[in-house]
Amino acid sequence: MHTTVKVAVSEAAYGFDKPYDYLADDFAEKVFPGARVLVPFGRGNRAREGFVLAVDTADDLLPRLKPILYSYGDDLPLSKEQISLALWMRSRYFGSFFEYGNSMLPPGIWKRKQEKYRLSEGYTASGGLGERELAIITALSDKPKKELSEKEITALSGIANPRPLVQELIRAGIVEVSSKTSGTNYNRTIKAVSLACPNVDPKLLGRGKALEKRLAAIEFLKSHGETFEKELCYQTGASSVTIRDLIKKDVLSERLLPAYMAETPLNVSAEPYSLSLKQHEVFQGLWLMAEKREPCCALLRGVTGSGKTAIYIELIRKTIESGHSALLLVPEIALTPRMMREFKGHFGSRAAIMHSNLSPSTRYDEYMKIKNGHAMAVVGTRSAVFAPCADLGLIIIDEEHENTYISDSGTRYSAIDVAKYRCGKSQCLLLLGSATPSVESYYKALNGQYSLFTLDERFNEANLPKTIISDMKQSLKSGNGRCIGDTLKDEIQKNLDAEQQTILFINRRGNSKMAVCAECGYIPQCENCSISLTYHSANGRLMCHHCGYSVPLMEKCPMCGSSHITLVGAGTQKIESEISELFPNARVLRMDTDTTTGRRSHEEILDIFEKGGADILLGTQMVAKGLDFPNVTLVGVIDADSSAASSGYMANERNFSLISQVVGRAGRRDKPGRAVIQSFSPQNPIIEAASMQDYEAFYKYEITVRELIGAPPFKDIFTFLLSCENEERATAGASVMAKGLKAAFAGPYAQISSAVLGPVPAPIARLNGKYRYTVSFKGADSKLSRKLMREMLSWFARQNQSKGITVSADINIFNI
DNA sequence: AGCACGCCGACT
DNA sequence: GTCGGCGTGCTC
Repeated sequence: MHTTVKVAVSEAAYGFDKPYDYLADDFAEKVFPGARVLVPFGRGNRAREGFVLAVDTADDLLPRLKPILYSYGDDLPLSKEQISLALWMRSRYFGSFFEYGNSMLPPGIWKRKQEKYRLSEGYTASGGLGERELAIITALSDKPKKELSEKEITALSGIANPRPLVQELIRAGIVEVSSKTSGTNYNRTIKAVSLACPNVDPKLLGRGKALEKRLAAIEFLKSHGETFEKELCYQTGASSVTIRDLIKKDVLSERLLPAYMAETPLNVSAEPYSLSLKQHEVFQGLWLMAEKREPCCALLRGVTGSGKTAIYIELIRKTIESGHSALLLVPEIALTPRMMREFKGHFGSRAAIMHSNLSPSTRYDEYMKIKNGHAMAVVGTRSAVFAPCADLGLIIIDEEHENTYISDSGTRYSAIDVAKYRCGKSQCLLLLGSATPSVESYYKALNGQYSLFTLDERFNEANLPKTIISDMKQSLKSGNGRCIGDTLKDEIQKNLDAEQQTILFINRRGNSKMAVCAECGYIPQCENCSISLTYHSANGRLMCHHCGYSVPLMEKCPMCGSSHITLVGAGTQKIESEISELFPNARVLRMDTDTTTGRRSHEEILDIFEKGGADILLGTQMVAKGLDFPNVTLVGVIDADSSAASSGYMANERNFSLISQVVGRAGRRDKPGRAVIQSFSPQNPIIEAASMQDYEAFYKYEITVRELIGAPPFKDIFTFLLSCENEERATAGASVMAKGLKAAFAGPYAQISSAVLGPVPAPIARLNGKYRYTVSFKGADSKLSRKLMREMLSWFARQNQSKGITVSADINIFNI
C-alpha cells in the first residue's frame, strides 16, 4: 500500500495547471489536503512549491510516479475554505491554483534548501574535459572561497543551463555541493513562565542575594499568575539566568507563545459613537440584515463627512459582540490614517492590520493573530480580503468604486468578487460604501440585487461649494497660454488675500509635461513602450512612466532638425513654477508620487498643510483623498477633461468621482467654499454633474451611455490580452485567437455572442518591450462564457503560433 | 514557461 | 566523427 497525493505546483501556466500525482510514502503522516510540499517537476526535476489537493492510497503505482521531496506538514497549510476559494478563483480569473492559494498566505514562508557549488579541496587541473565544463570550473575557481548557486554559475560562465554539466562534475568528484535552508523563520515566540507547583521546597532556592531574587520572582508569580519572562524580570529585578535556573529545577514551568501575545495590549480608548438619528436608522437597517446571517449585499451611498465611518465601526462592534469576526477593506492605508487610528482605538488588541507594505514578519504575526482567533476585527487593503478570519460575520468595503480593489497585474482578481464569495460561504452581509458608487453597483442597488441605504444629509445645505466651470478656450483666446486660467488666478489671489488655503488638483494621466516639436509636431516616445515620454525638471530628462526608460531632453528635433522643442502639458512641477511666477509670495506644497517617495510621506505633507504651513496644496489624485482641512475654501481643478481622454468604459466614472471628491474638499460649516473647474468642454454632463456633486445626475447620464455602447452592467466585456516581444508573432497570434473565437461562435458557443472585437492594439500598445494586442467579445458573464474563456486559453496554448506569446484573460478589467 | 531530447550543419 | 544550434513537445 502506498500513499499518493495530488499536487498543484507553482509556476504552472494556465494551460498545464492541473493536479499532478506524486508518491508520498516518506511523508505519509505529513500530507493532507492543503499541506505545502516541495516536488520535483518537469524533465529537469527541479524542486517546485506545491499544495496538496488530495491524498489517496494505491497498490499499483503509475510507472512514472515521482516521490515528493518535502512536506511542511502543519506549518501554514491552506484551510478547507482557502482551498475552495482558490479553486473558485482559478475558475473565475484564469490564474493557477498555486498562485491564488499562495496569495492567501503570508509571504516568505517557503523556506527551501538552496544548493551551492564549490570546487573540491584537492582539485587540480586535469584533462579530458570539454570547453563548457572548463568554463564552469573557471567560474568556480574565480571565487574560491565563495560558493556559487546555479544562477551565479550561469551569470559567470554564460552557460544557460549548467545543471547537467554540474551534475557530471559532481560525479567526477571535481565539484562539491552544500545546501543551506533559505528564508527567515517568522514564527517568533516569546517565553511565558508560571509556578510549576504551589509549594516550593525552600532548600532548592539557595541563599543570599540569589535567594532574594528567586523569592521575589516566585512571589510575583503567586500573585499575578503566568507572566512573560521579560515582564517578570522587569518587575522583580530577576535575571533571565535566575529564571532559567528555576525552570531547570522544576520550580517554574515555561511556555512558548506567539510573539503577538506580548504586544502591549492596546487599550480600547475610544467611546462608542453616538449616532445621529439618520445614522442610527441606517445602522439599524444594516444590522437587521447582518443579524439574519444570510448571504446578502448592501450599498451605502454617503457623501464625504456624512458619518459612514461611525456606522462601520458600530456594525463591526456589534458583529464582534455576537461572536463573529469582521473585515474592513480600505483602498489605501496611506490615505486613511484616521480610519486606522479609530480602528485601533475602538478594538484595541482585537484589531489586526493587513497590507502589503508591512514587513513580512509583521504580516506573519497579524496572520496568526487572525487565524488563532485573537483578532476579531481586521482592517486592510485589497489583499486583506484573504484574511483567515474564522466565522466571518461581516465584510465592509469602503470607497467601493476605487480601482485599487482590482488587481490588474500579477495575481489578478477583484477584491469585491472575492468578498462576495466569502460572504456567500459564511452566510453574512457584504456592505459596500461610497460617496460615488460604481455605476455597476448602483445599478444593482436600484434593481434590488443590493439593498440601498443613503446618507445624503450634509451638515447644512448652504455648505455646497459655489462652483465655477471656467472655459479654458476663452482663456486661451484672450491670450493666456498658462495652465492656470484668469478665473482661477483671480480666485487664488482672493484666497491669498484672505489668508485662506487652496487645493489645486491635477489629473496626471495624459497631463504631464511632454516634449513636442513646434515645427513638425514630433513627440518623443519610449523605446520599449508606446507612451509619450514625460519631462522631469529635476534631472532634465524625458522619462517613461511605465518602464523607467529615460533620455536627456533633446535640443534639436530628431525628425526635422529644428530647435523648437517645447514642453507642453500641466505636470505638477510646471504648475508649481507657474504659481510661483503668478504669486511669488505664496507658500506652495507639492504632493505627488515624486515628492512622497522621498523624505516626506503623504501624512507629513498633509500635516504641514493642516497646520497652516502652506497656502496652496498642489497635487494629483492624492489631494482628492486626504483629510478634511477646515481652512481650505478654494479648490481648483486644473484640467477636468484629462482623464476622460483615457481609454476604457470606466473613464467617465473615474473622472466624476475624482472631480466631485476634490470639489467636496472646499468649505466647512462656518466658511463657505468655492471651486473652479477648468475645462475645454464646459458643457460636458459629467463635469457639470461633478461640479454640483450630483451623483444621481451623473448616474442617469452614464447609465444611458453604458447601454448605448454595450458596456457593464448591460454587457460584460471579455478580453484576451496577448503580448510578445516580436511584433509579427504578436499580430499572428492575435489573429489566430480571433479566428478561434469566431469558430467557437459559429459552433457550440453561438448563444454567447457572434462578434469578435479585434485583434486591436491594446490601449498601451507596447509595454516593457512587448507588443500587446487584445481580442475581445461582449456577452453575459455566465458559466458558459467562462468555459469558453478557459477552453480558448488551453486551445491557444496548443497552437503553433502561440510560441513566445503570453496570454491573459479578463472580464471587465480595463486597466490594460 | 522551462527544459531535455533530437535531428542537422560547421569544424577538429 | 563530434559538438552544439535550435526546433519540438511534455510536465505526475
